[in-house]
Amino acid sequence: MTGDTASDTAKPARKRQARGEKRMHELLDAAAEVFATHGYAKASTNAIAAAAGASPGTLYQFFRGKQEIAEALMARYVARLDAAHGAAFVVDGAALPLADLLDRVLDPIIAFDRANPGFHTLLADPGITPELAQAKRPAQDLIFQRLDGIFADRAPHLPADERRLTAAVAIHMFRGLLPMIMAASERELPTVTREAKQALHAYLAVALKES
Amino acid sequence: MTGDTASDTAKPARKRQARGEKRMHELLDAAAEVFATHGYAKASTNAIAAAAGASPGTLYQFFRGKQEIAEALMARYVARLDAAHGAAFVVDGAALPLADLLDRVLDPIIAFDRANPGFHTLLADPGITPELAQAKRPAQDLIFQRLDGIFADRAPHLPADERRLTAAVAIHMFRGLLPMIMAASERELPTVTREAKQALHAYLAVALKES
DNA sequence: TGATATTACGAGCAGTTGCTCGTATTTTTA
DNA sequence: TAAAAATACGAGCAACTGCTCGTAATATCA
Repeated sequence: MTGDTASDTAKPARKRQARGEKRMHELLDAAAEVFATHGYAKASTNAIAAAAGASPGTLYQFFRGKQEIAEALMARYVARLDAAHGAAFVVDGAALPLADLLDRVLDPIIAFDRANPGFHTLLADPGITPELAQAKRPAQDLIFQRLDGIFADRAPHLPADERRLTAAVAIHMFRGLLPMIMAASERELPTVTREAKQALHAYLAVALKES
Repeated sequence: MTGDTASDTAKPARKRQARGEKRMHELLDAAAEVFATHGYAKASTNAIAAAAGASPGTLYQFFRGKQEIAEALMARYVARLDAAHGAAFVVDGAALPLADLLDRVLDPIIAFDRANPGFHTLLADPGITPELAQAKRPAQDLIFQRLDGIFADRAPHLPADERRLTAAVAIHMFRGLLPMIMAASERELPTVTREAKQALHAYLAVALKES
């Protein structure tokens, strides 16, 4: 039905030259720009190719279709986020004061999101296919798992399902505040950031406390 | 340039028969469905007409274009929201305990959003034109102004700009939590609702308190 | 009853979309 | 070197987009 029944979604794995890898990178850069500007649905593959200085035919030698471009782009974002925050999340979750914990967890994420506006745009875009929504999963799970782990350290008395609810609510709160953070100018950013942290601090203080 | 230079965006105001009003209503119902299913960008006017059991030509006798359909739909949502919540917002904002205030304000909004899933979808859709984004303004301002007014009653000591920041943060928090609320089953809803209110309660308790 | 305005239809237009394919160039392999 | 593979191009296709327009049915008004 979908083409490859034997090897699932695996590609024939043709040999890539250095030139090809570079082209893929350029195409993803262009895709990030076009997706961020027009949204997924209105972004045309021809426009992406043109923005990368390539022809449509070239684009389709590296990607099977529009959806695969977005998936590859999302995968690249996830890899970068993981690299940038792997260290930031490794904190002594139990001992640190809550305010310091929030600083350590949030500051790198805010910096990443502001440096990669396409990431947030693509994550929040509802005009995407279910398959692409699946590709967002790792990005979401990455944050969720680490937050849940930190909460497990800080509040070992909390039942697992309550803990997961707290993590989910905290993440959704932050996602809701992200548009404010993204839209803020460099001058407004400290104020908005402080208020966002205050909101999360207030919630987590009561959600994680004993009894 | 855009046609009517004298009467701005006003339509020639042709006489509508009862039949016509009914058709417009049916077309907006169909549009709500199609927008909610495919998003604004991928929703085709032909599909909207078909979903309403009408021809494309009929659709364009009542609306000048796709954008105007979305604007009219949004206006209808705003009117309904206003009707449903006008009373709910008129509370003695200063005297009521914060938890009760949240109940009175949030419960009707949650009920409305769950009853009209297309509203939330259209509001959150980034694939819309700037003109349509303008049409969302009344819906957002409606909530913001009322919340800001309530806060002014409750915390008269708070400077206006701090109060507006608090209102904006509260709204964004709630918007972030809305996807959880929308996705929750009838069984999960009370738990999710309680947690959302707890989060807002925790934040507002510190943001609105004196000094 | 006409006369006029409103509602209704749907084939089809100009433009765009995602994508293909024949062909040409460049790089690696032998 | 010559053959094979990878990269590159861009005209153009089938499908779809928002939308038009000639025409016909239905309702209101005289």
